[in-house]
Parts: sequence; structure tokens; C-alpha cells
Amino acid sequence: MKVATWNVNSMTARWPRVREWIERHEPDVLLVQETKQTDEQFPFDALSEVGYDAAHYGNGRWNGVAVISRVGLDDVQRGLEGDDEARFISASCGGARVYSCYVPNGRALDDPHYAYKLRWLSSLRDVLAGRAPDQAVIVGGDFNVTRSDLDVYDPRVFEGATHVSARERAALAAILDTGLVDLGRSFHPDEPSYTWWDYRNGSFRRGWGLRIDYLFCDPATAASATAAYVDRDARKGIKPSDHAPVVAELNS
DNA sequence: ATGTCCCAACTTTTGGGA
Repeated sequence: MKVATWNVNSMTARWPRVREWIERHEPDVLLVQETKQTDEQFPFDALSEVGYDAAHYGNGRWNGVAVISRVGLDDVQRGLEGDDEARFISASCGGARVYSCYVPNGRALDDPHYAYKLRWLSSLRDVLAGRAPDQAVIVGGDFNVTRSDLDVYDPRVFEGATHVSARERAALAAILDTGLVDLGRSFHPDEPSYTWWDYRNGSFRRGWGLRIDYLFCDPATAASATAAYVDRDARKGIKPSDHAPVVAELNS
């Protein structure tokens, strides 16, 4: 099974790139964040024409998450309990429980949105901690947190900022501590493997990136993996998202 | 430190968010 996660930064603006990417890479499951669409706007019909089922959870202007699958799509759950923003959707696809997550940005360490980000990560941890021990799980998304300074092009630039702070890194570590493997890092232990570059300042050309998008899975699924990588080519060209997809190839 | 992009609307410019 080939699985990917991608923050598309508006499915409306990105649909030509997303369709092209799906046809070229033929993922079995694509986890999407920041569709910025209502369910009515989401391209269910166009996806069906290329062989995919989809489930979407979105309110329109902000956020919006989806699961796109050609290996089945059942038991869809939308939203984290107590959260009214469209940042979480899960489904059963090809024998695995898959999750598409869009973690709050946080904005600044003294902003209420940062406390919301920490609460949200804690809620996600609780959901994942409650899974059955033998359940195959794939958790993907834009976590808006770097795991370590290896994921940051220049840690000095981010002193005192979100995405690198100890509390959010601890909250992300607590998610991994439920028994999940970081597929991208396990295949590339020493490479930065950035997944996001700011649109401003020629950041992509200069290599100013962060690794904030992840595919996590249970150890048995990780043992079946043959590859995991960032598709940097998707960040190039006409009207790219500011995020690149993270892709994993599994023998399960 | 911020050179961009995307969205909505009291819409043809501005403000919020990332």
C-alpha cells in the first residue's frame, strides 16, 4: 500500500496539481489537510472519475481535512471531541485505521491559539492511545511542530517561536509514545527532509524549510515499509502548495 | 525578517491567517 499526506493549502486552488499528482503517483491512500472547502465544494466527482473514494470534513474558509482512498473507505469519524474546527478525520482503508490531522498553528507562545494547539495535541494523543493494540494505524498530517532541530533549517531564526518550543515538542513526543514510528525519519535518520517552505523570501530556493508534516504508523506496519520520502518536486512549478507530500510504501 | 499565497467581503482593496 502506498500512502501519502499532503497539506494542499486550498483544494480549490490546488486541484489541478492534486489531480496531476494522484495520476502520476497513484497512491492507495492520500491524507489531505487545509482543503479550505465545504463538503459541497470538495471534488468528490472528479476523484471518482480517477478511481477514488473520498471523505471530507470542512467548513469552508479555514482548515478542512480529507481521506482519499482506492482501497476502501469505511467508518469515517469527523472531528476531535469538543473541537468545532475541521482538523481531524479518520477512516478504515485497506485494513488500516488512517487519520488525517491538521494541528493548530499556535501563532505565538503567548497567544491563546498556542494553548489550543497544546490541548489539541493532547486530545489527539488520547484518541490514539485508545486504539486496539493489534490495529494497523497510519497517522498523517501537518503537525505544525518540528521534532528536533534537525527538522529546522536555522534554529536561531525560531528562537522564542512556535513550531520548535519544548512544550509542543513534548506533546508531539507523547503522541509517538503511544507506540508509533516516524516513517520519514526512520528511512532518513540524518537528512533534514523538510516538508514546508514559506512562500516568502525565496525560501524553497534557499533551502529554508521545516519538517512539520509526518506519517506515523504502528511498529508492525513500519516493519513492512520499503520506502518513505518527501516529494520535493511537488513544491516546484506552477502554483504549488507551500507543503510537499510525505509518501510511504508499505507491504501491508 | 518577511520579498507570498489564499480566502472572504460592507468585493476591484483590505484584512486575517499561515
